[in-house]
Amino acid sequence: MTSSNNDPVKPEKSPRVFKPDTQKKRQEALKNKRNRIMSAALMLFSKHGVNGTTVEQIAEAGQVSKSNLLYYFASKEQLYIEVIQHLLDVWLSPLKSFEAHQDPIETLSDYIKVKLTLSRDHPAESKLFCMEVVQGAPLLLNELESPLCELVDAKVKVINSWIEQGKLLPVDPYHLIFSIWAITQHYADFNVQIKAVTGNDLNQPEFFNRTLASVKQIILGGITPQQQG
Amino acid sequence: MTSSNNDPVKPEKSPRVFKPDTQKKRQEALKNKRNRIMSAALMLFSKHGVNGTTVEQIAEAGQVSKSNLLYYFASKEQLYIEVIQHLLDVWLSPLKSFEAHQDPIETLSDYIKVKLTLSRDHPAESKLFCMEVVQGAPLLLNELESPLCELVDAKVKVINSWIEQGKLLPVDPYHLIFSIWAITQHYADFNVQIKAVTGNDLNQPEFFNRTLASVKQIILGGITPQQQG
DNA sequence: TCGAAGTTGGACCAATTGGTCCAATTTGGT
DNA sequence: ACCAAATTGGACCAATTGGTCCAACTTCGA
Repeated sequence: MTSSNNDPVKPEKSPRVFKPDTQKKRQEALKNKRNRIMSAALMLFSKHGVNGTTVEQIAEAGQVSKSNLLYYFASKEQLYIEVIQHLLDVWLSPLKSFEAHQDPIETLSDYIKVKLTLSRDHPAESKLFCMEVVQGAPLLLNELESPLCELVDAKVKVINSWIEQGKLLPVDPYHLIFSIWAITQHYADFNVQIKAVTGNDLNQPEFFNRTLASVKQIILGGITPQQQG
Repeated sequence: MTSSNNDPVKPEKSPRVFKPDTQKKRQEALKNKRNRIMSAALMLFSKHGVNGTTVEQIAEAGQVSKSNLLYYFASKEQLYIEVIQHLLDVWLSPLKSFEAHQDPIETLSDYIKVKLTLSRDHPAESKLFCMEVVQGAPLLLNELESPLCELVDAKVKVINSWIEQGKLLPVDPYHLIFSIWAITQHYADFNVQIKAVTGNDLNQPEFFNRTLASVKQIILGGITPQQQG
């Protein structure tokens, strides 16, 4: 109920009484430090895997001492769990922005752009997510499964309604979603390979735009109803 | 030049003189054992990462003693390298079968099928390849880069020639290839997620066929010239 | 200035693990 | 039967590493 014995002093609820705003500032600073550590951990985990990363490396990258890191996080595993949970927030957000009621091509087009932008701006998140799922996602899956299924099922219904209305050529909605995920995430996860082959990178604006256009064309070209002769 | 000192007794070239066919049989058995070990290593590496796998686990899965494993492979790293190198053979083969001169849609269609079949039958290879590339592929990249670039460039030219001949709608060949890779490999690498969402698996023939059809439709639909009214 | 929270470095511990070494045993071709 | 290769189990070692403990130091609000 209260704090279990293996919890270190939880920084966020200090028993001391402070003036409210001061306390707020203090918590803010602590939270920033936590974020810094988690950010460092994310980067290292995504690059070398969990087992390939030591707490000392994380501490160094986060610019804190190993002691201090273990003062914030009870254990490496706990840190990893928090990183993963934070990951989920980032990960599920774009799917939520997938709104119905609009023009399907425009909606899907926006979704592709959002996902590709995420691949560009949050490659570490994408990679860690990828590695987790590839390895069977023992941690992620429990947390991910039910919200993901609900979200996907909702979107599938939307896509099916578009098809029924003739706004979209018949296509399996699940595979359509998987294809969008696969391609957009590929540009983050396999960026090393893509760079090896093309010499380019999503951070180069021209390449980003060309990629976005190509992906849209490939994905949407096959499901866009012919809009005239 | 010859064998360096940290090589254990190389089983394949025994200095003893045997009758040729007997020697052959012997070598065969040894090779089988090597393959068994490498196969076990592949599976474990793809599931838990290199750092998450111990040599004892590999030995157990390969049904040999740890001592014996280290009699065949000088070190865990050496074993890993051999697994990766063997991986490359499997990995580059389908791209080589990508033949020109034929009908583009048929060719691409075949290629998609080959890749998806590979994802079904060799998921461990796909996953390990994925993890390697995601993590930066320090090992793979050197070996992969030049043959991959050559192969891709050759195929890009073929695709461009199809486009010039009007057999294919204009599309960036690189992104087309990436898209095919991304989607087909996704069904192996993210099979856990796909199973969580759909309840299905490429090993179920109906699902495999439905997936293949959907992927073909999505990928090829956008680049197939309109073949009449 | 006081004191608690925050922070650090370092000693230290225990578990894991890659790898060596070796003596003993089994296998299989001759 | 003979012998070398193959195989095993186990003792053993050294390095790594997650984590504890602690004494000292700093920060900062009251």
